[in-house]
Amino acid sequence: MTTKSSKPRRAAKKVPSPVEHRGNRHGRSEEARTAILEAADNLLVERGFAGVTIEGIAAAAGVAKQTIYRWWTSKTDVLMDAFVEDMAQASLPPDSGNLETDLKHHLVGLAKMLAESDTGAVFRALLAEAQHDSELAIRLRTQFIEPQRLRDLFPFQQAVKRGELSPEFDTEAAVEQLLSPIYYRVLVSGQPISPSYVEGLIRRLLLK
Amino acid sequence: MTTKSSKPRRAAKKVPSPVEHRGNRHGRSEEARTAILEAADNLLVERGFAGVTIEGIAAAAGVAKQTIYRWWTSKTDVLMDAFVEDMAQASLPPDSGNLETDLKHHLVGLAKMLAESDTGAVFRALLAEAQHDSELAIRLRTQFIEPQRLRDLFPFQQAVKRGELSPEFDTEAAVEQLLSPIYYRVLVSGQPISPSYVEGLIRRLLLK
Amino acid sequence: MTTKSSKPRRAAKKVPSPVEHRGNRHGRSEEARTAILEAADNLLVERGFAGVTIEGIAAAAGVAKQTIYRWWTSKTDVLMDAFVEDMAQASLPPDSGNLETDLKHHLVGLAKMLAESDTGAVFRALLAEAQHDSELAIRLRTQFIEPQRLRDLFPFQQAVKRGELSPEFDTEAAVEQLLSPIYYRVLVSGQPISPSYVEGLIRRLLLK
Amino acid sequence: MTTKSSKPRRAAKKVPSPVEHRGNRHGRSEEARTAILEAADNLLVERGFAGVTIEGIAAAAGVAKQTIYRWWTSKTDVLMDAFVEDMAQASLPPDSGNLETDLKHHLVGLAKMLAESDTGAVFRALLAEAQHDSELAIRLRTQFIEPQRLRDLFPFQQAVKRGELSPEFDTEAAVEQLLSPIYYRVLVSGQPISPSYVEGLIRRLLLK
DNA sequence: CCCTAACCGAGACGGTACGTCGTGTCTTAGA
DNA sequence: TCTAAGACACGACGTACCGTCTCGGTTAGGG
Repeated sequence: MTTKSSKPRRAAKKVPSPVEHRGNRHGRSEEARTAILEAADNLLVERGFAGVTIEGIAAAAGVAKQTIYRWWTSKTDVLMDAFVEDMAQASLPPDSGNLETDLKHHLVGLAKMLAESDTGAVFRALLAEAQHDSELAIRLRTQFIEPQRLRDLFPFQQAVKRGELSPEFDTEAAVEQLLSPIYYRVLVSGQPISPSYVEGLIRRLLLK
Repeated sequence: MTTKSSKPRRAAKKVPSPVEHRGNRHGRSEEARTAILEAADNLLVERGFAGVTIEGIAAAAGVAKQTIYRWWTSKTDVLMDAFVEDMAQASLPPDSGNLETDLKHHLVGLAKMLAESDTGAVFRALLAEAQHDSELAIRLRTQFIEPQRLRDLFPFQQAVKRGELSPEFDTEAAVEQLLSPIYYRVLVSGQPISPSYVEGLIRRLLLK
Repeated sequence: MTTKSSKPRRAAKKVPSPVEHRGNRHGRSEEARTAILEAADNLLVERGFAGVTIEGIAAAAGVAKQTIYRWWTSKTDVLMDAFVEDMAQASLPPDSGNLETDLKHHLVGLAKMLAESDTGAVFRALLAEAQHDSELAIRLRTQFIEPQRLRDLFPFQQAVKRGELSPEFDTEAAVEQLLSPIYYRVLVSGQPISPSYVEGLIRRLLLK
Repeated sequence: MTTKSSKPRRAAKKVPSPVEHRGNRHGRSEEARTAILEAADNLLVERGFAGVTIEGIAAAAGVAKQTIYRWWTSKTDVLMDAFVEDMAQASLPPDSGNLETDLKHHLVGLAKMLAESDTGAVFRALLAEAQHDSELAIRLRTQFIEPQRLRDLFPFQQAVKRGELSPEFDTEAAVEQLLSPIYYRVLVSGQPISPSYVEGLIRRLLLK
């Protein structure tokens, strides 16, 4: 596996050399790496998961197959990297001073990302693959699901700090109660997730 | 091998003729059909989704590839049929007279089925595939998810009938609140689903 | 298309019954038999030897595959029968009283049949097949090549009778000398066989 | 097995590189190429034309099917190449100073090759196929039949040079008169071709 | 005057081979 | 040392025919 995943795409070069190069004794080609991740992303969105092949990525990226195999182990591995780079820009939920507002904003954005964006398509494909690839399942949990849960907790933590919620409030349970219906609708039932539906979820959690 | 081979698989016959035959103008061979579905099931459990191939099913079932292609369009199609047959035996939740007891029994059984049984493995594989196969997604919703939701609703409906719950109780929302965490843990977070966790879910729904 | 369709194909009935029927205890269906032979012929001409399949013949003849397998053993077997029926109408060379005239007429006709007619196409296909099917080779020699050689001999025998040739004339050698270049051009070199070329062959044989 | 394996098959290299390699950007694997041609030859002789399949060749040569399809279009194409390599060793007829002797030697050898050798079996199979494959027919004429005719002409040309034959002698016609009965017997009538029969052919041509 | 044997069409079946696609490994030449 | 290029062995794909096997329908002839 590569370690590069934690850095934002293209921002931080791996190669010491400041000069552009195409892969030589100074290290790998950043150009190739970027082209591969972009090609993988695009192919997934354009042709679906089955349409992503190592050969296809190589051709689309103008890269030799071997270059892909040198750095990744499978197409899911490539997609995982692409997804991690996409998610690297994910920011903390807003902190407006009002829990309900913050939650709504955060959850609507998350739902939209999962259900509609290209990044969400990659996530769904990876989660699907993870159902029969336990190593990928672990990576996915470590690199996305757990960090995401931390982000999901943030508004509650701020509310506790502010005194808006009691310190005894079970934030873990609250997050699960809010989040799982969203994943359920995205992954299982396919039902749409409207802002008013999200409001309902929040109201049920907080007022009842 | 799975244990299911010992169970009578033939619950839902597709062939009208009551006579056993080996495939002729009257229709397909029930023998071949059953062997294919069982082989598909077994291969999925033994070798995982990627290990299921049409050639493998054909070989394991002692059947010609063409016989599979004559009746199904893809390996997912075969698995879908196998899953539907497995689920055909699913029965309504119990009706003991006490909502909490019924729910607990039902949900614990469902969680166990989804997370641990062979049938659950097939379901997870199909749901995974459905993430990038919208036709399959529709079939899966029509043939499993919606009927399942009706079964999930049953204890609440009985409780309303009995007067244990007010007629205004939002059963749909309640089902979603109970079920989605279970699917979330099975599909996304991989956390275990203990009976006491299920109890907690029910308590939070009913008492709060 | 074959020319035979206009001619009565049914010359040699296999069924004793004078009544038309569709196959029953009294024997096979003449209708089916004829349709099969015609379909085989047509397919050969239209789609080439590889385009002739038992399934294709059955479909084109509106007949069940089994009906073909009941009476023939292979597609070559069917074609052989079709060819034999086509050749059944072959008549003796003319006997005008002049050897050269008779030979020329006979050979030009034979060359045209072999190289250009549908029947010739069937013959070439069968001879090709006979190169790796010795049983067929024997049938072809017995049912066509030897009878044909007798017809080829006929003009010489008449010439000897008439006194135009001496009784010592080696008719066998003469036939081989005339015929083999024709087969060579048809089968091997693909060169055209013009009437003047045939005349040259005859002149070289008789005058030199 | 054939006896040909003892002969050096590699007469006509297709790969410019003098270095042995196993297939890379410099071109194809000579090893694979040779194994395929030998396997094709052997299968033809052992199992007949119908017994030659691409899958069979690949298995016998220890090669992937795709490697065959990369370089050839069909099994006939492979056999054609195998035949061409076999024939590459064909040498000019002898030039002893006596036409009759040279002809007899040449024709007896040719007849034996066509009728009895493994190479002849390949030739007959190809000629058979060429009856319904005009592209193959052209290749066969260009690569074997015409060069062969030039070799057949050679003894006559030498005899003319020597003054043994008049310059007006029609060598083309003579070759056709000698060769076509040989092909006729090999391909059509199946009669044996004894040395004395060949002598008779020559005598009839030259003395009459 | 039905019974029944022989033939028919239809078409499902277990197979074999087809020709194609993608995999992951390897080797080479060039920068 | 990394890259592009691409040949290779492998394995699965989905298709086309093979030859075999019922099955139900029909049509006389013999009982």
